[in-house]
Amino acid sequence: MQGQCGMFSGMPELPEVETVARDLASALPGRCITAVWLGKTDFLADPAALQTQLPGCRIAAVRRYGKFLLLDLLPDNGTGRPGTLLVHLGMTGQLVVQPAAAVLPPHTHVVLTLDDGRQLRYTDVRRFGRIVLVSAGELDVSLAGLGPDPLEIGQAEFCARLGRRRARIKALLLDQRTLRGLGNIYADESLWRARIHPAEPAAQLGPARLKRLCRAVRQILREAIRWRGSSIANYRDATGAPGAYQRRHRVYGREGKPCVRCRTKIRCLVVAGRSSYYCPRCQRAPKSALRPVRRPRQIAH
DNA sequence: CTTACGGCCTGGGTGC
DNA sequence: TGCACCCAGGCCGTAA
Repeated sequence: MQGQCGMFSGMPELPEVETVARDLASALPGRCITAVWLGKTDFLADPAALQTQLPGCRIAAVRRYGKFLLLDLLPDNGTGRPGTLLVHLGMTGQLVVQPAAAVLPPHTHVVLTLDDGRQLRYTDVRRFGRIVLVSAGELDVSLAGLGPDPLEIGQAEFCARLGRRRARIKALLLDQRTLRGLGNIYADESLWRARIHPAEPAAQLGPARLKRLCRAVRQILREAIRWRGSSIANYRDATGAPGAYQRRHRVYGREGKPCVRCRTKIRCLVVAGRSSYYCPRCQRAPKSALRPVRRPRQIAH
């Protein structure tokens, strides 16, 4: 099972989406959408709705919710309905503001022309992203089920949500129902900082290590936001520029390289179906964590 | 109910 | 030069 990790690419997670949201929040509010152009539409829930309902809408605000970008829209001339454009960048999605005259990059599938001569463009090689227009009343339903934002909760709630779970800690960090916004990169970086093995059951951590993990998650996310996210392959901010946090990764994508704390070679193993990079010395695994979970057999009588 | 896992979507990069 | 395969994250179905 070990060393079986293949290519790593890295997707937009909380820090990347936060960076894009901040960029868009300084560029879009007040702008009106004047035209919509669509390329491939198989990743759109309702292409016709975008085509008919977006023109005439004014962008009121841009927010991040977990890994989602939320563009709040207000009708500008009576033809549009108040709502929110929900954008998930998937693995390779990019949302960039460009002058309308700029060359359209390949794999651009949604172009919203704005009333200032610029365009908001969605480019996505894999089309694993999603764009959905929801009415004001539907927004809560669309976002229901996502856990709290790790930057908005304290240690108490963090421990309460994780402390009694038997699943592996890495699986829980990746589960958007537990916490919203973490992905593979920042889960691994957080576990390394907190010196916790990715395959350890959460319930086994205890309060002290859970608090350490909570603190690590917050520190890692804040640091990554400060460096404008990680660009490994596709991620770009809303101006088209890459982030810089990939240069500060301590474990992610560093298999075989020395741990910056203890010089032990970083290893990779599959946990929760994802490549998980960790230091085998700093992040010791209890033997129980590496064996497949078994249940007591039913005794026939 | 909780957890684990396999499959599906797509296509660039990799390795043969 | 070609080409089969791997893998990413979210989601869903299934099994224990």
